[in-house]
Amino acid sequence: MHPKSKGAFYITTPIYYVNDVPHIGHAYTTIAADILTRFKRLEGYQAFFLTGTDEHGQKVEKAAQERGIDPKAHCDEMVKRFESLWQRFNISNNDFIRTTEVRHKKVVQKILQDLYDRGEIYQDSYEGWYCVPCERFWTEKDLIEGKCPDCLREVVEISEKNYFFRMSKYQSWLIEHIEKNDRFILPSSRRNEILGFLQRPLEDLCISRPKKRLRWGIEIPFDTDYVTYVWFDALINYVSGIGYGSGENSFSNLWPQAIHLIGKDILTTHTVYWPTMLNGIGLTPPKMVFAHGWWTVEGKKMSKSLQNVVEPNRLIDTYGVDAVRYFLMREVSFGMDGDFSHSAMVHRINSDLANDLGNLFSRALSMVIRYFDGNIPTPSSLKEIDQRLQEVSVKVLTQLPQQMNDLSFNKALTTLWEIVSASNKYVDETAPWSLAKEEKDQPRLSTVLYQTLESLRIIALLLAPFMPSTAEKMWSQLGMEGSLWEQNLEENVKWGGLKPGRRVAKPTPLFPRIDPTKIEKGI
RNA sequence: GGCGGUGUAGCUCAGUCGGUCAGAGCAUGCGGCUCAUAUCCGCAGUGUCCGGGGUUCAAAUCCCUGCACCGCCA
Repeated sequence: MHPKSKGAFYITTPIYYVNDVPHIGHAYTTIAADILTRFKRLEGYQAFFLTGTDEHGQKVEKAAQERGIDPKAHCDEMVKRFESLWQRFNISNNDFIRTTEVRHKKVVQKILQDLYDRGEIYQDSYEGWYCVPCERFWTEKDLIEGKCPDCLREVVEISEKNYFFRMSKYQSWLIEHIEKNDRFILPSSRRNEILGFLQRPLEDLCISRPKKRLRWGIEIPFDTDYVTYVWFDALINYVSGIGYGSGENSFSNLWPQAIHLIGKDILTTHTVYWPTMLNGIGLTPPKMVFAHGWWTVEGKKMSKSLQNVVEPNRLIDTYGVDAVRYFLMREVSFGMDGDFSHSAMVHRINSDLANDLGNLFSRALSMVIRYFDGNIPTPSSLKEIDQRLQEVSVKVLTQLPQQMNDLSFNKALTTLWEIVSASNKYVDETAPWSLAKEEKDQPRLSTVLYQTLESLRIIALLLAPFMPSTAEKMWSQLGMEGSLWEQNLEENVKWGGLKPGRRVAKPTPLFPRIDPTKIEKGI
């Protein structure tokens, strides 16, 4: 733990289904989690970030079968697509959990056995209709014209013995928990939805699948004819991934601070199944479950049939990692649906990144090189206008932490950009190019450029969670020593951290402007 | 069908407790600067706050109602 740690933080993404092709939605959740984690670390928290893959279930079994290989071998291959994408996106996860790992299976089985021993799991027969592609049971009245209400494909009638978790008995406890904790489910519209859902009787949860139907899963420890239902298996990653049951302190430190970031499509599993499961094994629910929205593409829903699935690797190739990270966080407020379009992307890059931030950086460094031979000047006495610039940073710093706690990433970026705008305006109003013409104005010129560079240093620090490599680049070109990541927001954001006398680098454009017409053709 | 939500500038949206709340950004137009990636800065707009009714000294805000759209559940 960091010597000055303010405490623990535990941030997760869902574990992604290994058969999926990674798309913008996966990237979105993971980038958001990364940004929150990096921000918390800069604030001095010990923040642990877990992501991973969900590898069991019928679709994986079937895909492996079709390829004529072992399911595990299939997974080993598929999981690389996620791992390499996260590497490209500069994702700073502390661990990566796979549900096929021994450490995970052991925890799932331990939990199953524990619940079974205490009568929380019982056997019963189940009759219903089963949709093979969706791997879901439906009751008679769920069906739409005799077909799966989800995918409208044929269902088969099945009657079989299965194991059930007594989820229903936790219903009133769960309602009370949600009502007492208004930040447990966010945004609040999702909280309302779940409270509405819970007004109807909650049923027990079927947590087994007979091996005759599905072999690729975690074997039920007390009945080897069955494997575990994939959701029951998958949700447990959040505790198996930080050593539940190992007796280590890290688990008990981290778990109470858990924040799950999820897409709105998996709200029920995370806010109904999962908390009741946790209660069943004597653990508290996660501190927060935040459901974000979905991305449409050029106004249309993403789908394979429309062939408009946005491939994150291709986005990185076209726009660069940090620009994509920025766009996804800046364009829509977390929790709302958003639309991805190339014109919006190019627009954000050109106006926010190239014109506002990049150009500010460029003009500031250029003047230091031109007027001071690249040496950071020593400021002299401050005028009111210089003070006002400082005050903007102070104000931003008081607002950012709260906005980040609320996962209002777009607000945080808007707030941060107030320093960018104020700095551009400051340069304009102080007109250093005019000061440079008169020898007597040298002290004033020194102050003005120092103030501008110092604003940029603070911008770099606060921007780091969002755009890590851009921030590092700014940091080193500003002549700062040491790693940006060893900074602490409380101490190092204070005005005056920039060292006079150190040399700045010749600026290279942080974000080259993009010709919109080229993108239209190229994509 | 039940529950919840949304409707504000050309676009995307912010508007907390009813009282400088008619706002921001982008887009558009005009002007200024020349350090900078043709970038930056300033100024200027345009509004049936979805329609109708009500409460109030006062409503974008609260209540009723109609319409449209969205989400969850069925």
